Amino acid sequence: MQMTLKRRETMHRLCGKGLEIFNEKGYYNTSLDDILNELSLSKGAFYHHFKSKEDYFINIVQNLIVQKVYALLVEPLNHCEDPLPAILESLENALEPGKKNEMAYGFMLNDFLTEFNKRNEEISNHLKSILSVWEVNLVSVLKRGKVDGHIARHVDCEGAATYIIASFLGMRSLMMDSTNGQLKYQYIQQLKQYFNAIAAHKVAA
Amino acid sequence: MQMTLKRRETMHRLCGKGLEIFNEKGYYNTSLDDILNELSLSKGAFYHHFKSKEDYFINIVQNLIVQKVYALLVEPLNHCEDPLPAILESLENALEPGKKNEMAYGFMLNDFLTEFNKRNEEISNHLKSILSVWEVNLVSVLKRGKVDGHIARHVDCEGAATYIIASFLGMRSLMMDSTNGQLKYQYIQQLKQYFNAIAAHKVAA
DNA sequence: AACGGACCAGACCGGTGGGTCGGTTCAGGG
DNA sequence: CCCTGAACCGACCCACCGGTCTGGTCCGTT
Repeated sequence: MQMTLKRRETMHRLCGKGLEIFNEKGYYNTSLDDILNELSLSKGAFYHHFKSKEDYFINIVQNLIVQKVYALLVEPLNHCEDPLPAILESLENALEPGKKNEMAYGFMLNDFLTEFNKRNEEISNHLKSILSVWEVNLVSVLKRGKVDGHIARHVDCEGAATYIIASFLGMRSLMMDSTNGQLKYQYIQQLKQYFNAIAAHKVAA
Repeated sequence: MQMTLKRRETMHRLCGKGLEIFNEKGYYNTSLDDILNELSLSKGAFYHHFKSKEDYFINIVQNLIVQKVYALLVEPLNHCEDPLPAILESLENALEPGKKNEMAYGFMLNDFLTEFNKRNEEISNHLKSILSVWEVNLVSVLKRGKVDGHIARHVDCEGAATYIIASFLGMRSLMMDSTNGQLKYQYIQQLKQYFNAIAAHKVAA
């Protein structure tokens, strides 16, 4: 049963390197040879494991991107008392530029979403479903915060979640090139202002 | 001297239709023939007027996109007393889906920015400079609002401008397919919350 | 040893799309 | 009326890339 091991190992290498390069240069701007050359693999190897470039990328999305988004943006919210600081921290974390060899996984969502929009509906739907998971979770956490008295009762949780996601995605377009730490700082600061507006004001007394 | 007229007219037709289709399908996903067929023009005609596809698009950016962004997002802010409602209105306006044949010009910024990022630096820079103009103007208007007592003194105008732009750009990724008027409404509502947080609280004596 | 199948190498194919080039039309000036 | 040059046509070139196909290698089984 070591066949399966070899297979999984090669597929894993392909997916990892694929995500790395797709994230760098974009999906349509990356040829299979770009990836295969880096791994010293051939077309034959690739098509032995994946039925198409599209199938390949969907594999990457569902195995790697989903996990990273979940780990960075969803999971950290489930074990906290006050949701607002937790959300803030998760966003700040996700916007952190990749350290060393690691990528900034949170970043790539916006890029891929716009790249596949109106170009490949299937992949687009996969990506949107990831966003959807995040959104649902945000809404649920916000509602819990409302019950627990951390968020003002008048707040529209769905709207707030949408707004948070939008601002996060938009930061990607702004932070694309320059590793401008300033931008991230500004973003976090303003987000705090917004959070302050929707937080339950501790009625002193 | 009607030659020049003819030339300008053809170039104008090319640019208009080009922006329309590029906006629909993306730059790299649109072939020159896609555009030329619609206008019943030939490759020869195209390359008589433009030296490359890139040159063509830069022409579009600097002639059409700049104007529209300016008209929608910059100019409306210069003749108002209270900046916050004016900004809100301009954003709401820019997010309005294209009526009939008209496009939603505000939309396309995020798409083009991410499409050209790390793929064509020159075009990318042109687009970023448009963003920059908008940002500078936002900052200036916000600062004026601070002086005029509409915005709280503690507000970081640069940060606020960045934040507004980011949230606006991000909305594009969310509103891509479904003409979901709900999203726009949610966005505007939450933006009001944020604006409320940075507005100067009229100290009820 | 022999067989079979998983794994892989790389030449090849076919469509696509940016860009070229020789030729054609037509308006205007001498 | 011819000639020049701008505007335009469309066949062609070529690089690129996703996908196919033939054949080879390695490993486990019998």
